Amino acid sequence: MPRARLTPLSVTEAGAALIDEIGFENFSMGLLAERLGVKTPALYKHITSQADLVHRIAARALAEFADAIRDAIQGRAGSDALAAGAQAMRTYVLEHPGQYATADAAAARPTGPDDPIIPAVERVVASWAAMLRGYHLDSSQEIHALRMLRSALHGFSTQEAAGGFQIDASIDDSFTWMINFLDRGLQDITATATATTTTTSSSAR
Amino acid sequence: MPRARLTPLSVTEAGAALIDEIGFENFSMGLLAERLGVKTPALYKHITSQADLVHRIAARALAEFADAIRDAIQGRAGSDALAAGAQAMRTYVLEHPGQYATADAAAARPTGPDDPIIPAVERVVASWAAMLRGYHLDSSQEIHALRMLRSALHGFSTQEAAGGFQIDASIDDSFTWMINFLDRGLQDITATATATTTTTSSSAR
DNA sequence: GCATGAGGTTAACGTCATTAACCTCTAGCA
DNA sequence: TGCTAGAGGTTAATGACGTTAACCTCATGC
Repeated sequence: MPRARLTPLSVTEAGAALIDEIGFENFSMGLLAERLGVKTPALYKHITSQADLVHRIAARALAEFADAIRDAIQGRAGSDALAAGAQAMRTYVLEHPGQYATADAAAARPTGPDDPIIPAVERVVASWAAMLRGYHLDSSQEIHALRMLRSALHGFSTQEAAGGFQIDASIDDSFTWMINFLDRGLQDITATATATTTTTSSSAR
Repeated sequence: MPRARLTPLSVTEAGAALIDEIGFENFSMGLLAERLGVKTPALYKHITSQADLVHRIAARALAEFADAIRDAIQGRAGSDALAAGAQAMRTYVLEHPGQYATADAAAARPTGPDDPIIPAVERVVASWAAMLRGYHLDSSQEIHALRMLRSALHGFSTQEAAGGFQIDASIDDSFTWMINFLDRGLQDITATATATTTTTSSSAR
């Protein structure tokens, strides 16, 4: 009987795939072991606990997610960047619902200051922030715009993945509608701000 | 030793309170039984399973949530209604994070056509729809606006409750900023739509 | 070749949810 | 008033988990 040659990485990857297939709440060590053709305790030679495994899956997912957003925004600006980044996020969540849920749950509570989850989250935020820079918002508004964006995109993707939208209207249409809405609103802020600035005086800072 | 005089309702209510305190993922039959001064199996005289209990908690939560939104919007219109409804939702989620999570998880999958969760969800949607009516949107846009609103509010509340926002900027400010943003955008849609209609001709539908 | 340890296995334990078997108040009726 | 049935508890037992301990066995480096 040949050895399975498992490694922490291969276990994590198999876990990530499985969690996407069966969902975060149905995931179990037994199922993963079975999937890998091994008995449950064998997994503990490569990871220290289920919590550890889930955390690794989350870190991996978050890194991939950050890459996807970065790549989508790369080379685009303004409305284009927003649309591409948003679509990339939605696609990721739809294709990896289990991993996204895992990442979402883990992102809120890093295990320590050297948790790889932290830089991954920062990369995601940095991408959104870079994208927003194309709208030339007042720096005091940036954080609010960022939070709104995350809220809207997270909320939409999450509800769509959970089947929370009824099917009587196109979800694709709703998504692009929302993105257009956000885009127009962001442009308006800039427009009115510059208008005001131009009209009154010019104190950028 | 006096009897505990439990009922399905009292068990559900105690469960709802407990799930808010310790969180959805930490909830267990044993803890609830202990809280009620009873052994675990006693609970099964009043509910059929943990899934049943969770479902009851979700239904109860969703009904309360629907009431809160309705009451907040009641008697207000336009921006006021939006702000009040949104604030009511955020408050509910912050005060009942466990129940909201439970409701959210259950809302996607009703157990049958007579599931009390269904009318409760409909009531929530109806409230938001009523609120949106104040913006006189084109009927084809209503569903998109509704989904956007749910996404943004759900995403924001959920992330705030999970501690997903850093503390370096006021979350309150971000929330009202977001609401203002949404309000302005919705007003603009109406404005441009009527402007177009007035300018060109008057062909509604 | 051979020993040693990485990487499996089986066995056993504690915690859950759940069910079965049993007990005991208490309400309702003769 | 006293009896009885069943509502509403209890303890004990079962099976699915996660996890750990004890053990076994390749396969690799000397």
